[in-house]
Amino acid sequence: MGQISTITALVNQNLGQYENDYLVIRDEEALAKYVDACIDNGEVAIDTETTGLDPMRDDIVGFSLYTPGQKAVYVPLHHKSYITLEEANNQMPVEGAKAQLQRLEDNKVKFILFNAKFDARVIWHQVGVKITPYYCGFIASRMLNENEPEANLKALYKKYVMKGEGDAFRFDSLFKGISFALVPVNVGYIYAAHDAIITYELFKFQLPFLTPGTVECKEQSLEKVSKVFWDIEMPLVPYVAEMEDNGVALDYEYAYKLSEEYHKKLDDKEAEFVALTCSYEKQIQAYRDKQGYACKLSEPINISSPTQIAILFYDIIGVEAVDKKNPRGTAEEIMSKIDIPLAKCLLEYRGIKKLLSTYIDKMPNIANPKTKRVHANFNQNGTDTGRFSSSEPNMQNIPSHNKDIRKMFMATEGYAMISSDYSAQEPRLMAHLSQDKQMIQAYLDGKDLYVEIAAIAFDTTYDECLEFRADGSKNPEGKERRSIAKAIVLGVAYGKGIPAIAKDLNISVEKAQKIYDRIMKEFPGLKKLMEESEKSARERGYVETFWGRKRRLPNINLEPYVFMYTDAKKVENFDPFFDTDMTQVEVDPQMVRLYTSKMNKARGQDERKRIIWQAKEREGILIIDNTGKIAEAVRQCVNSRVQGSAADQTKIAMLLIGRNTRLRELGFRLLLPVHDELIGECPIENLEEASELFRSLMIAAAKELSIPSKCDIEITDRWYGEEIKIV
DNA sequence: ACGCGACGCGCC
DNA sequence: AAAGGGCGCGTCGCGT
Repeated sequence: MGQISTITALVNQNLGQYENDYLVIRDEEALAKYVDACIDNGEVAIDTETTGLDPMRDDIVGFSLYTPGQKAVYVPLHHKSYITLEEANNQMPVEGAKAQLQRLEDNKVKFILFNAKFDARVIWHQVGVKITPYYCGFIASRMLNENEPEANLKALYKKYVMKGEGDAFRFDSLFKGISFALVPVNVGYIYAAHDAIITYELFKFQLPFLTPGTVECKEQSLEKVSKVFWDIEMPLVPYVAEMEDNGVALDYEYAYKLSEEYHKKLDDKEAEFVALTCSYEKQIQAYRDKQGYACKLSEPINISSPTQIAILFYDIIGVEAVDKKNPRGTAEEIMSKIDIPLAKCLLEYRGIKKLLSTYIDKMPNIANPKTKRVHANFNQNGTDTGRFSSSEPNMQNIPSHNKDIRKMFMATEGYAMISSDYSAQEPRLMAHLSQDKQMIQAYLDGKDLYVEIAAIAFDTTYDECLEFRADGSKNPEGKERRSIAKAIVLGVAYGKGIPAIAKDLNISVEKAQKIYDRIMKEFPGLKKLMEESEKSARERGYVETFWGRKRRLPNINLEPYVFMYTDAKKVENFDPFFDTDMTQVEVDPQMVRLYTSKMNKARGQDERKRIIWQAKEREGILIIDNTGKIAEAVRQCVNSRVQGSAADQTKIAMLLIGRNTRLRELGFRLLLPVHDELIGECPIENLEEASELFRSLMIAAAKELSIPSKCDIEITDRWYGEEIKIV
């Protein structure tokens, strides 16, 4: 508690100059007057202060408002005395705040926020008003530059509004670890109210870039980006908030049963591991004796430590290195090639442990005890391509291979779960983006694209590339042809190299290369897509999705090698009084040529490293090798367009679903977005109509494409559960 | 004690 | 010779 008085002193000392710039509003009458001004202006920036980051479980402490022409105000709701921990006196009654925030909403005042979904949910749960965010500075920032290193309010404000001059007073570090509720109002209000101002000023800075017709928007070609922002991202916010509020019902009993079962499995596996190590007991003891004090092997051996496993396997047992690049690796790919019982046992142990800690034991812990549901975060702009990310918990990586785990999540009593996934969403989009006639035609004819490609690549018939013959008998060759074609097409989409594709398929590089060449020749659109995407990235610095979302790939234009002097002695005519920064001295062009050529000829990482080391030792030249980064950017060119377009499509579907009043009447609600799949639930009596409407809206999301979308629907009692038939 | 990167691995 | 794109999270082991 002593910290509070320290903070008070510090804030007064540093922020005292601002004390008259901000007001505290403690009664409804004063708030109503402020709201009048907001209504006149038609816009207001708003920021909440809370005791934590969970809008359902943490409390609102207060909120700030700012509208141009007025001072920013702070409205305290739930501050506590840091001495008695009792609710402090003289704060705004929640009912008053509710009435006035509702007035803002009813008068269609534009709410300007940063992290809009969070504040909107806090205000909904803790004050009881559903505000409609007009603008979210965070989303805007992600749309304007997904590579922004620090996409948080204070950093963006400092960088773009203050242009790096001065300091946007940062007191987050000051308040860190202390609940804002315990900070006295007369200390906290300056900090809080200031946030509303910077939220507004950042909005003012960003707005022109997202407003078609302005110089800023035009110069940076942001017309389409602004469309994605205003027509997809911003309207989606309330529906994502709603989805998080919905959460998914957790079957606690089932989860506990599963936990018990898997803990037993884990114990058994550990016992097995210990038993298996016993046969190496003598060697282990010898190793311990030899290493003595410095022995890194714990007692007993830590099965979870890669370091110790490496010692056990490579030093003690003497397993031969499987992977040249990583001779002491303990990854799955490596261990599965080591043919001893201990390796198999370790992998099984890891598998069980991962399931337990990440999923089985995690879910009952993270679920909201009041709702008995898991309310994950869905970050609408969590990825650089436009996809959602999910956290606390991540609902997008729940094992699907192991059906036990997903079954923890069930439909609400009286409801059924409906999942709808786009079939071959990314390949369809790739076909559209490429505008390849044959690919498009295959889809229009209702054919399987991979089979079609396989037939052409292997110069055979469509039927000969199917898993089953017309008479129902198996055709393993056909199945293999299809999987090879599929792996290569997907490889293209991900920028995967031919050798890696060959490795996956367990075929020779030559064979993979031949098929690849054939596919590129027969489907010229695919080749054109790759070339055009790369060209666009090089010329403009970015690629775009079908709907116009940008992915900036600045690294594609890096110099492959950058040369710098590191050692003054090696620089001819180096004048320490003149050339204060040696790294700025241009490296002898002859050296540049020599080493560029050496690097280009190098085979393998080791040789490149050796050349870099050589240049440093012999010539005092530092070589920065950017070829890896350039190659990465090249791979991202096609992938970003395909993955990003798919993300846009799924988001548009979510919008159509959220806006559909009939679906709402039927009691349907969205629960999860899993990239190419949406999962919702609906009262059992409305299943038939709701599921059909759900599917049709997902398909309608991409009606502008050359290829119709296709969705597969599943109706179950729980995630991956028993199918429910519509009666 | 905590923060951070690397690794490993779950999903699409 | 040959690095597949996009995530979040648990763990270890190093650094502060």
